[in-house]
Amino acid sequence: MTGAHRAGTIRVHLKATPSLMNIRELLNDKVQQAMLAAGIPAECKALVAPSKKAGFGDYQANGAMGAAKATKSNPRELAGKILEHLALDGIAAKLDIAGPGFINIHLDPAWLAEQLSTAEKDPRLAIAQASDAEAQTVVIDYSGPNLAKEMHVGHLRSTIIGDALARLLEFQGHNVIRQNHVGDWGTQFGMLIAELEEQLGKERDAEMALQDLEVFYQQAKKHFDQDEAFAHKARDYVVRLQSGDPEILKLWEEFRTVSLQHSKEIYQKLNVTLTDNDVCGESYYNDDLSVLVKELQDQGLAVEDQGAQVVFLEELADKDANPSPVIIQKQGGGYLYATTDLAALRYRAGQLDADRIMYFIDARQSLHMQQVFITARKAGFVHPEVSLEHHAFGTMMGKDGKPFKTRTGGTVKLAQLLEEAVERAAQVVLAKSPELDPEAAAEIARKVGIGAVKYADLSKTRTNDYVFDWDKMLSFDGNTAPYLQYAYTRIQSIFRKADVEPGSLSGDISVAAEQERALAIRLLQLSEALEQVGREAQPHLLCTYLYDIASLYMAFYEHCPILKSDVPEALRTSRLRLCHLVAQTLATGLELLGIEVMDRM
RNA sequence: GCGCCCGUAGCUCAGCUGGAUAGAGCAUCCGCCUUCUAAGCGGAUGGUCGCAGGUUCAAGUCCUGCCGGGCGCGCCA
Repeated sequence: MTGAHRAGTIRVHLKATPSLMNIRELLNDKVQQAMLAAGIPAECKALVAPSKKAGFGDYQANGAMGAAKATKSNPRELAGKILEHLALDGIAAKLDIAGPGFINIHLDPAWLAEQLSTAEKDPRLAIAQASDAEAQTVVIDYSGPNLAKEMHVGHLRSTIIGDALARLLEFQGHNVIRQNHVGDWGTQFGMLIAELEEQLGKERDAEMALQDLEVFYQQAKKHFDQDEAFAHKARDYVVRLQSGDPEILKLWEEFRTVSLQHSKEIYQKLNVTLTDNDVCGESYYNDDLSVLVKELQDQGLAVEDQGAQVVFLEELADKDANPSPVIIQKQGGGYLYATTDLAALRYRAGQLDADRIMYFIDARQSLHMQQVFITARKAGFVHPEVSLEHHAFGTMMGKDGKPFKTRTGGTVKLAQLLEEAVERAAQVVLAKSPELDPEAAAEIARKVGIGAVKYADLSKTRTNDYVFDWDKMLSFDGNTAPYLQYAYTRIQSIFRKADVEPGSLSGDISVAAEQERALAIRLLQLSEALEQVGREAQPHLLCTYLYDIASLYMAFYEHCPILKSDVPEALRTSRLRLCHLVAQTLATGLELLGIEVMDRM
């Protein structure tokens, strides 16, 4: 596939119609034009950014200082010249020069109101959708549990962060292909299949035998370690599995099906969009591995070293120029995960025709990912313009600062963790709202509990380790899911009380009060936030954005009465429309994070 | 030894292509419910941004060197 749309489109870049264009981009273009008109060289950037302080306008252009340096002129005078050419009629109410040469842009309330009105009427909140030419095919590799064992907390981050990006890029109009690269192959399956066979002989079906994968795995391991005959059979089964023995394949298939069902249940509980169709595990590439190794050998990339097939990468050499080795075939012929990952990468770039391939995998695998990326590029498995991205994340820690474990030091099962989340949420919900009927309370607890776990993870910088803390994520104070969900329910409550259908209002929106203005500007920055998250794969930026919206809404709620008797009709309508836009923004943003909202809590 | 990541308020964390007086939440203290859900809002206290140099009109942000912590580095995934 060599379509014209692909050339040079490594980064996500969304253009929109002028009315939907994000404010920053709009202002940046205008200032850039003014700079050109003022005779400033094109390489000097406008550098428009949201102002950090209330007193400095809504947006600020910082380009004058750099331009003054480049043209050897006085920055404040140059800023003045830029202003002379700056055409922001109807957009900005006031422009001024501050400090060494900052241009502060104060947006026109009427213009803001118009933008809000457009967004409020639009189910997509005026967020542009990529055109056919702009849309990328994005392959996202996430979750990837080992089917030999039960899903545990180690899979949580990959699963929910990857899913958030999948949802978001899809919303932006890209063609997202989810890839759940499950561990469904390898030597351990010989042992597991042998164990399964024995247990099936005892009048149990596979589902029953595999009810608890963890227990089953331990049984198999124990059996393997203590029974020489069994161990021998297990090794034999590995060989027969590899060579496609139908009997063994059937057992393997049974095991795989039951284990996948376990994962599926977790995904449903977690509200993660992965389905059976997205599963494309290690076994899928099995037949391609020998082919791949042969190709690398033919290209001279793979060479024999101590009986193994190794690719040496001078790109990752140490100081003494010793290249970094990547083993793609063991002595004895076995393949490794580097081999499988290379095959998967080639498939994604070639067969799936990806423009962009994103991996959400633990930071500890950074070197491995680099090796795979470099090898694949050298071998020509991926076009140079395809973006290969490893979006690493840190480890989940307990409150003690050590990796998150059970009290006894064991691995925390995801199923148990989620159960506990819902239980804890239920306690809080019942304490706060005892009037709710049990069924409604249970549903709220589910959304709050699961949302809290996901949000706690998503709201932290991806690359850092993060501390898992029940009390913090469920505390309902600060940057948490419940706080955002509560803001949403407050709005629903207002519409119930007003007996008005949200979205049905047609009067004008006005932006007058200080709290309205602050809220308005932030609301109009949704597209800026989404674009950055899509580009950098940093969902915490969307969380910060939503938290800002919720906080600003709470302040608005406290200071700007809506349904009080002394509020004029027009103002009431305006504020209700603002409420509706906030609700839509929160619901949409949370939806992209895979978190649900509710009408009351 | 080499490589990657991290070090910001007592704690948990933000800080976007370098920009103006480094921000939230928790905790502590002080206010606000007969009035749209107080799971809330307003205010106060609290930081030589690990240390030392350097680049720049401008450094938490970029470069170098240290100190401290985590992780990874040929036949597991």
